[in-house]
Amino acid sequence: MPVSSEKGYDHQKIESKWRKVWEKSKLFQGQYLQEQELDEVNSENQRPRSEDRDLPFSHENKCYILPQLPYPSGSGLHMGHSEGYVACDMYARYKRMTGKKVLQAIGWDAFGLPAENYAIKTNVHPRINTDNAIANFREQIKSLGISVDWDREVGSHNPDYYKWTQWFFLLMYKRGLAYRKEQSVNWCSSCKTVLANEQVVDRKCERCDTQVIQKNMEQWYLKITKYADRLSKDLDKVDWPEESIIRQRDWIGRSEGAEIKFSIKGTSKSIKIFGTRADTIFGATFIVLSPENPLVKEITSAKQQKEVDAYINQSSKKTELERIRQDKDKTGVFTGAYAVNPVNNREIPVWTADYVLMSYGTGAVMGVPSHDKRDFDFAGKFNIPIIHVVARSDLLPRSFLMGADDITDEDLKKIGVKISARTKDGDRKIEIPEKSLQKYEKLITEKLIPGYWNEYVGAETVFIFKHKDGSVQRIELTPETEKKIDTLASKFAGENFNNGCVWKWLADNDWYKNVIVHEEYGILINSGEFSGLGSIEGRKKIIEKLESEGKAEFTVKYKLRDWSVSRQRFWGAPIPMVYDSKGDLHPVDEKDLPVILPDDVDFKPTGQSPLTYSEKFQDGVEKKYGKGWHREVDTLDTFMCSSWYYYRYLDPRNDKEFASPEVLKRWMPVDFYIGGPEHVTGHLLYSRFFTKVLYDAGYIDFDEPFLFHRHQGMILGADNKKMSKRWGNVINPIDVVKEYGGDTARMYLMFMGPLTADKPWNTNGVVGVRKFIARLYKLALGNIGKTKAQSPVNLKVLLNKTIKAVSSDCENLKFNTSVAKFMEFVNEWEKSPKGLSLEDLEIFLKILAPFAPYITEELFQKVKEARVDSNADVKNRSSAVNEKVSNGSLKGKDHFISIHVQSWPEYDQALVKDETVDIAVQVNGKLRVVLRDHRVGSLQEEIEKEAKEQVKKHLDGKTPKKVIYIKDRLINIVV
RNA sequence: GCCGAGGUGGCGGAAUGGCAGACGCGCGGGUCUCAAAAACCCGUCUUUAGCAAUAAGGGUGAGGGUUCGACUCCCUCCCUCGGCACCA
Repeated sequence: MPVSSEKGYDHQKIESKWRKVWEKSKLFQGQYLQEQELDEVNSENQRPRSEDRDLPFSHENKCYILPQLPYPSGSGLHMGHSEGYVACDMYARYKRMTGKKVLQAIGWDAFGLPAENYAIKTNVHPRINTDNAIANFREQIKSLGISVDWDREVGSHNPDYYKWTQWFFLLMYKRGLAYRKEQSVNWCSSCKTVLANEQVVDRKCERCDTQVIQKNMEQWYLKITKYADRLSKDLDKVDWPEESIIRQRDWIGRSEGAEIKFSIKGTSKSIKIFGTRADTIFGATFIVLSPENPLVKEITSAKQQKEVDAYINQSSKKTELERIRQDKDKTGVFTGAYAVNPVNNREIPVWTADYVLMSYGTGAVMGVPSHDKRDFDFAGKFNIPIIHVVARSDLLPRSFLMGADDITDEDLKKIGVKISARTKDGDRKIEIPEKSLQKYEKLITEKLIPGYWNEYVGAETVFIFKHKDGSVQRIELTPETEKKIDTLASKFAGENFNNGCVWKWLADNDWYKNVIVHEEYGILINSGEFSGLGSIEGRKKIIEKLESEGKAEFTVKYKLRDWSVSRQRFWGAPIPMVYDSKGDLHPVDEKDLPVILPDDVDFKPTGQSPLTYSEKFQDGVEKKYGKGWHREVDTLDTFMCSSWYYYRYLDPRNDKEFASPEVLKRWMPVDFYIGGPEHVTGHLLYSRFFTKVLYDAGYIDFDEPFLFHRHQGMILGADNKKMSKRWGNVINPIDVVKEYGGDTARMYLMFMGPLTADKPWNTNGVVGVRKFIARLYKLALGNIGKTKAQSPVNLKVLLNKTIKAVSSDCENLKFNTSVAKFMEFVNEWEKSPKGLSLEDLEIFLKILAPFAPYITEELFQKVKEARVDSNADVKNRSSAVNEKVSNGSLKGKDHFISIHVQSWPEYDQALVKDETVDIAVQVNGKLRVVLRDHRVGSLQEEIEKEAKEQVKKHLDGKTPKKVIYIKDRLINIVV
């Protein structure tokens, strides 16, 4: 099986050779050192480039490429990550060759729960495990030929890194953005720590899958909510996948609405509700307070006291899960109080129910069952009236004809009334155009059977009662008249009117039910002076009116909550705060950073922070600050470490600043960021928050860190399931690299499909790429021996087309189709007995270089040596390097001309233009014939004549009605 | 329930209004070989007719629409995946 032993192409030998050379010659390094002027080496010597592509540095010319900070887990880099790193690297290599100043770096998100949990299990210090994992990751990254600048490598668990994580915390603290408060938090009883909302997935701990419970605790928070508005709006500034922008916006959950005051009958108290649908206020038939709302206790009547207390008590005991289980089954208790609707003075009952959350809005809502699903369910359960106040703008006044046997369909048709449906009993549902309303009322008045009533629903709901004596009563439905209508209706319908409430009666009619929920773009009905207005306009007018009366104000609310950042764990950056003897908080002085994480800690979880028990940690605190002083013992959420790492890459050894103003200006913001979609509502949000805080504090002059962002898809197992130990379908890139080579692994990862799609791994597919590279190697070696002066025209043309296609694919991250293009070229080349000229071979190697860095370097050096026109110096240097590599004497300062610092080939415009084309001939849009090898730019007459000749039998002797000619592509003859 | 992405051969996928299935895998046949592997060559959406070259028809989740022409644009529905989930 070992393909590596197949004749000719030995990837292990080739790849390990070039890895060594690149590393020793610091091909992709040194930039940082130069920037810091720590190295006197002449940059020409250090980073030799071909021709004059080494453009001076400018902001337009820089390209900061950022692969997502990996979490170095014990099981190593997996295929899913690899795809992101490979894609970044291909882009970086491509950009570098087009003359951009590229910065690509790597680091380690080294703190965190899994390492600590593993440490607990094995009783080995997390630092040891983590450093081992990092060493492993480093090897994996290197084996995939990722061209990062290793001088910039950082690890978040190193004091010179977390010093600045702590600095960021202090910056937040000084700016009033870090604070402590007690509130209900997500608690994982297995990890024994608090979790951020973002770390709770499906109500479970994202790390260990334990059900998360709610617990009241005092915790550190960052006031990210202060930035909610900007975080939401500034998403306009970035080029991210649209769906991710939407997802982050939804997470922030900005919604515009109003706070509206409802006074409480018989008291001077009032309830402030928050709602986005003030337009539906005429439909409010109850108020709901969250059980946690303190107002509940104040307003509850003596009679309801016991019941309400019991309910509050019961709901406080409910876990989050129990509340969810009752999703469909609403619970609640009447408080005995009534609120007064400020728009129509309607008195409506005040309830308390746990479907209203205290943590959002004001902890109180107005219940509008006609236009809100939850209110509808609640009203249904507790028999609360339902008033329809928004109608779809396209629906005419409607009615339902009963007791109207004397009215024929003809009668209705005559006055323009449309029958939209019939019930089983033959009753008719009708639509009444506005202009027919009067005629319709007349018809009803005349022909309705005495003892029946009819109601129609339009801008207002109108009831027409025909008494047994033939007299007619017309009543519009308003809060004032509804009682009267109820009375009449029960008199008329008797037992049939068993709801005893006209609103309920209306809602039970099914066409009414269908429009009961949200209808944003509807027309207000049954809404007094606002009837007839559009929903959005009506909403504005209603709020404005209430505002003028001091009863409402426009408000914006967010779903986003403040970020909980303290963790009762060991393996994280200590929070740089100290408590004095009274328990008051003081920040650690910046010059005393970092607060070192001690190594002498028993990290077994007890629910108390392990640092509580470290003597070393508190050592010297009392001496420095005073008796009774002690350090904060919680550590920071690891997401704080990863919220700013891209700044540290720019200046990783700076011990005065997190990064110098000069390098920040030079490199930021990030031009190209690839990472997983799982970070949209976590890391990406936090990083944007950090950046905005830095901006406000004057450290930077931009307020979005990642201008361009794309997600790599997930690599699934061969069985189409998520790669996981559980399914035994995990593929380790290191195995693939060993067996098939880094070039093959890279190219296959791209070849599998579009970058952003989820794709199953197929080891059989790898073979195809491997064959391609082996074939290329064999072909190229044969070709070099031949040293052709000129490539055959067809190859020359195809080569130029390939350059064009690959260039555009690289710009657009469509690496999958590039790989296909390379294969097509090699297929064609293989068929050509004459082979390629060395010059063209070199060009082909160059465009393949970002994809397959090893094999192209190997072949490029061979071509260089063989090229008759290459200068002796280059040739000598190349051979010298090769020799030094083989005898192991290569030193850092040695250099060679690498393919990876060559300039990207340009294609010849003239050559990519086809001289002949195939023209498709369609008859009635159906393909019939293809005219091969036609001259480019043929006129219609010419083509039409030939086409008609060729498809004669399909024309059936008919004369064409129409001929569509698309130049150089297609002709369609319509008969 | 709501929001988002997607549905194309046996499989991964290509084609963003103009020749559907590029490229690769798999499969079938062949060359080489004592044999096998490797390598290379030919074929491979499907139905019907034909010994065959070939010819005619159908086909991109389903149905409708726009267009000379639709995998591609519009509407309705179905299915899969991801996210959110009492956020008023």
